[in-house]
Amino acid sequence: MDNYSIDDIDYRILQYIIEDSRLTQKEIGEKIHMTGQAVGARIRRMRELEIIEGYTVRWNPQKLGQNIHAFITVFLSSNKVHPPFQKFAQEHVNVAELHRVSGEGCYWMRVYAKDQEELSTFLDLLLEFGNYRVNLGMGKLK
Amino acid sequence: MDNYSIDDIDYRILQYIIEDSRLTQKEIGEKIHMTGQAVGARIRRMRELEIIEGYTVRWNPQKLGQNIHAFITVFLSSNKVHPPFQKFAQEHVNVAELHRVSGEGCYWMRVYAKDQEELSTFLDLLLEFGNYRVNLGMGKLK
DNA sequence: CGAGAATCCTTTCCGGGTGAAAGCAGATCT
DNA sequence: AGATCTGCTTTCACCCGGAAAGGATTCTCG
Repeated sequence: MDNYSIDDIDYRILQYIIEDSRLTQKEIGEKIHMTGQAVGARIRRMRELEIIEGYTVRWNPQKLGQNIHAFITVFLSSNKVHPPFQKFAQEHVNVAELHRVSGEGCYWMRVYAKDQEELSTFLDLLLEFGNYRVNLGMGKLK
Repeated sequence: MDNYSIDDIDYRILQYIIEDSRLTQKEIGEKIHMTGQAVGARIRRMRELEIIEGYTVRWNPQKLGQNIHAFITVFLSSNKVHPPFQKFAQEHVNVAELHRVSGEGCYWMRVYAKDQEELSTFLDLLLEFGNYRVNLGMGKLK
């Protein structure tokens, strides 16, 4: 693979910025005994290698009225519906994350919705493509 | 709930920083016709309301040698094992995310592992607490 | 209605973080 | 040994972020 080029120092820096990407390079540098500039150069390199893909925030869906957090496994009914399903899921605002997973015609996705009704509406649309199994998130532990 | 205090401008700002949290306040301000300082004040407020929980980074597990991405649903065998299971999952490095989900004794978790062997070792430990269903991620689509 | 308060914006200003450039030290190769 | 490469430190200029002050608009209550 192409994971040859990261060393232990890079890895420690990455842990710090996964935890809090607004730590300054200088602060990280103090933890690992380096100047901020050296840390900055390593971070830049990890971005170029696409180990770091981008910067984002952790946000709270509930505080935005997204009270439903559903983990859905989808079983497509035929091979023909893969393309339209992918398009559907990628464009639908309720779908926060989508993966191809092992198993016949299987996808996994994370869905946020305002309430049960919005989820129902979504599931109705989903039925066009195949069956599904839903698990509702009841609390994040990690 | 307590989602009364976010307006449409806040929401747009949030979309921008979810997409890229390193956009400057000034850049965001230009998009929505505001000064950077005003944007900064709104972001600060969203942090105080804990709508924004923290800053982090999107990273690529594969480039770090984490070639296995598993979605695991866990069915605990008895009520007694909830506490030890939670402790186990929270402390185990392979577990990247953990949620309580609907259903009897159910949890959902995201697990990264270097290879099949590391996953097997993990699953062996998991068996101590109950049964599980594993789906392996084959490609992220969204 | 009108005065005061509250809210939220803009302007101004300072501290300091970021990234570029240059210089240096240690490792590697011939 | 000499050349080269890599990765660190130092220095420096730019500009971002946050605080403070001032102004416009809306809200509140006598």
